Amino acid sequence: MANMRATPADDDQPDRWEAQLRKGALEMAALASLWKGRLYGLEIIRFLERHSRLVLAEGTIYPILNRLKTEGMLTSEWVEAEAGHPRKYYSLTDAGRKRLRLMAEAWVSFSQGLSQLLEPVMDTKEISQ
Amino acid sequence: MANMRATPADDDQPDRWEAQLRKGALEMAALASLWKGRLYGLEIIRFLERHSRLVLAEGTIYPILNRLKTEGMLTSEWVEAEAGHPRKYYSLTDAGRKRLRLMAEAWVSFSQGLSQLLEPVMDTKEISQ
DNA sequence: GCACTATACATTGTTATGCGAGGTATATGG
DNA sequence: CCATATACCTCGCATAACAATGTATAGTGC
Repeated sequence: MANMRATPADDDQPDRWEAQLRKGALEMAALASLWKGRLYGLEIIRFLERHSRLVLAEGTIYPILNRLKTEGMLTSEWVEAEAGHPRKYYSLTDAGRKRLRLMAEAWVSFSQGLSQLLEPVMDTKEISQ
Repeated sequence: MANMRATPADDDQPDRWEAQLRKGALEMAALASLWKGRLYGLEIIRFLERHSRLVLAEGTIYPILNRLKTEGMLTSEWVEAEAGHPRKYYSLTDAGRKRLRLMAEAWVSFSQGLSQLLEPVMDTKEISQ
């Protein structure tokens, strides 16, 4: 019983498009979370939640990590925890760091382009309200 | 392994993830392009190409416009051109303006979150290379 | 040693959507 | 009329996020 969106009329739920907004940036975010050192799956989710506004489901992060690993952007190693299930720690490879730098560059450029586009909108907001 | 991409080695095609990066921002961009006045379909594409870094296909923009129109975010009117095919001009409704302001806000917040995440990466870039 | 709980990794199916490819309508020029 | 240019529209495929669900490991209470 997940979605069940009734009210088609004045449906201004920000969630809908905000979710779309994030698409595609997740891969970059996952790489970025590993910049300072290795983390394991669930830890990455928590890291992103704290250091940005991204909230990923487990069903989201593991496919991303596998994808990135397949592409050689990161490596993984099993590490036994003091208690509970062993953890799979992910680390950036050199290729991963390189890629992340490129992505970061593109992100800045892309984000500046959009900001420029939104400038008139933001201006109006400050004035009119 | 459904990919069939040749050169698996140092394959750093920016296109692949850059395309993903943009996902979800297109709706906002389409609304933003109409902020200063009405435009028709192909004109929106050209506008975004010039005022940001977004390049949309026709098969992308028309579904978006129809979606936004269905949601009451914009209206359309046929206008005969001096020559050639008549044009369908799109204009923002009040709801569209309101939505765009909200989206712009969310965008800024989202983009700041990601920028924060990327700060260490960008720092390294300046220093090491 | 058996339930119960917590932690962690993994997969499957649904849904949304960008976009390439192809199609239609209107007008102009040779 | 046929080629070309402009403009709008639609179908289908591939991709990707994510909810739901399942499995493995280990600690706790009894």
